[in-house]
Amino acid sequence: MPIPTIEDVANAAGVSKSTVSRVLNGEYTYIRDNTRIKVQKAIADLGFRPNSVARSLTSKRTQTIGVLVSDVSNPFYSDVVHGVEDIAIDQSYNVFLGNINYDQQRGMALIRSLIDRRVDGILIMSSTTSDEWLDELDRNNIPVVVLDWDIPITKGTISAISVDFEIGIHQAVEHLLSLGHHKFAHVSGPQRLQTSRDRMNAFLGSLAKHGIPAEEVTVIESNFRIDGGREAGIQIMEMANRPTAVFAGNDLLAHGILSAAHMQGLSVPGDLSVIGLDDIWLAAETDPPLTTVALPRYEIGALAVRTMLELLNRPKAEESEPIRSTVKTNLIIRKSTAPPKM
Amino acid sequence: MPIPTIEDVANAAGVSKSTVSRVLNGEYTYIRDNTRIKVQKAIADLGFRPNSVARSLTSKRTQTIGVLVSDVSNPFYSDVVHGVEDIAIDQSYNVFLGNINYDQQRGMALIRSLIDRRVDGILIMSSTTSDEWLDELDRNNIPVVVLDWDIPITKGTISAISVDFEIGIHQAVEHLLSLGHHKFAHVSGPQRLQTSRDRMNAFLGSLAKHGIPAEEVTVIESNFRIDGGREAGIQIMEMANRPTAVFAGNDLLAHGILSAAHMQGLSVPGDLSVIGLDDIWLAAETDPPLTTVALPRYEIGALAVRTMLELLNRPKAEESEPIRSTVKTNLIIRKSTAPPKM
DNA sequence: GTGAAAGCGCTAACAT
DNA sequence: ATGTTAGCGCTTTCAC
Repeated sequence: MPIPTIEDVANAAGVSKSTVSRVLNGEYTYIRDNTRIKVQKAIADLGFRPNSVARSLTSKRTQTIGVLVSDVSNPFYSDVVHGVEDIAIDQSYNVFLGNINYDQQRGMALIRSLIDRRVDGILIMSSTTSDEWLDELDRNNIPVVVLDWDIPITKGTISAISVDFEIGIHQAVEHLLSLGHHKFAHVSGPQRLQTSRDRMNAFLGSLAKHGIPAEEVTVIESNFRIDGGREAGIQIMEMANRPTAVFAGNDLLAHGILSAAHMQGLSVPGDLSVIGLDDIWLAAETDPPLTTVALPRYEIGALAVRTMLELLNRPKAEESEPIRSTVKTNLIIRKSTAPPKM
Repeated sequence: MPIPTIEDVANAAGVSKSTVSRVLNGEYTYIRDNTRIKVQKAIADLGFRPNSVARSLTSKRTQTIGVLVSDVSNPFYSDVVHGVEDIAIDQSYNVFLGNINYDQQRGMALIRSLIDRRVDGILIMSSTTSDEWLDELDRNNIPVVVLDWDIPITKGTISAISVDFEIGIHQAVEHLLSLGHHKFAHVSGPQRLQTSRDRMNAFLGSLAKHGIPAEEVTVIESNFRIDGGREAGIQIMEMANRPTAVFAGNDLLAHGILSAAHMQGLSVPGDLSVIGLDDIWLAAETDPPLTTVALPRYEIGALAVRTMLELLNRPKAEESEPIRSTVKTNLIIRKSTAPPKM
């Protein structure tokens, strides 16, 4: 037997399609209990489920949002996507996933195909954005939320989620200070990345507020990878008057530093305190488990969807006023930090 | 100005909608070059793009596939999803992503909503499947490809991708043997998981083929995590007549063993050779970098889509004959294996 | 080769 | 409170 349509339900219940449609959509102008029940029974009997495609064609809404990420294989983005999907489903939206794969053209193609599919909105959770993308989206009147990474937002109507690194890094500094440290190092990611500079500046800025000038802090530029952390760690440990605490730009660097310390026969946190940033799963598994500034990846995705839903649900009047919000970072204290040896 | 429709194009080109539709779809019954060009010009002038929703309503195809995974945050699945998305886009399909979150009910809800959206097919890339899901899919005539994990497939018409662990593990055994090892250990994941048993059996089976009976192999059951590997590693290194080579059920366990060796002052691969399984990114970053049996996660996703497309494109005649295929594992030799000390 | 007309399954005025 | 009538933007016979 063919899949039942709204018409079949109407016939079975002895009412019109409109009436069925109304009970389907929980219409305000209320239906007599009696007929509502008839209709519901017919729906149940036939196992009727409305065809979303047809529904979208008339209603102009697809209950669908597109999520563009640089690359789902990157654990950062996969956590973001997880947050997106959870909240979306919860609000009965479905999500189209697109990997930009760090390719501007592919991003454009993806955006076009999502527009053709009439997604209600698009989330661009990527390390880079392109003005062309935003133009295309704007031209088609698609609401968009971007991850405010190192993105120069030139358009006025773009909503964004941004990350407050300062708050968590500030906690890290206070933690270290309260432990009694006063000689610090920072191992940063590539300085050409805005996020590397943000993390470094937050660290140096916070120390400065506590009377420790940037010049007194050893800064080593590295590559955000374990091997880079290992090298930087060795450098630090070979210093004449070496720092007692080091803040790494991410957890991989921190892990590399831990590994370097093992190699050099230094103990963490006994001889050296180490703090990372991200709170990737590995952070809890290292030896010792890493004290780190957690970056709320899942939350970023969740908030992005919530922002989108707000955008989608608000009255025309307030349209075009972008929503901007911020997620906080916070320090997670594990075992890689302790008071310095005297 | 409103978004142009096929009718606008028809008017602009002075032809009928049917004709426009034909050039849009590259119809066989060919159009006069002249009119085709007129139409194409009108399309370009208006910047017309066909509305996929409308198109799907009539054509009964959405050019969309749904991918259900246990959890995208799990690096295994995010790689699979990456493979899925790449191939899908390449074939101009879009993909709906759904996280089952290890929740049978949620899976059912997802499947229902994907059916309502008339996806052309569904990929279930999850550690578990439910007969109810498959029933629902079957009832709605939706083609499905499952990841043949530890899934008891009771239905006859399900296509599946499976993983050949034996081939890669066999290579690992031969590698170890050729290096001169003859005393082995295996650290396995939880034995209640089919995949743990598969990996162990492949290892023991391969050794047996080479004349080394299972009884001579030390097997420790653990938990697929770094800490589990650390504990198991310590156990192994404290053994009186300790093995010279250990095969770990996954890379995390192997990493833990490496870490245990460091702690015990043993050198890898000097004192102990270690082989992992998975080839997660961490495997290349450990110290030493890990020799491991690579599990082709991306390939699994890619193959799943290809299988689906084959299912979707074949003539009705051959319908209901499931396609089953296999991806191979293979050994990647890095620095954690070497000849045993005499 | 091309056009006219019907219809996909639903929603949304507009009546009643 | 419920039914009637138009579409939504395409594809697809069936004519010519």
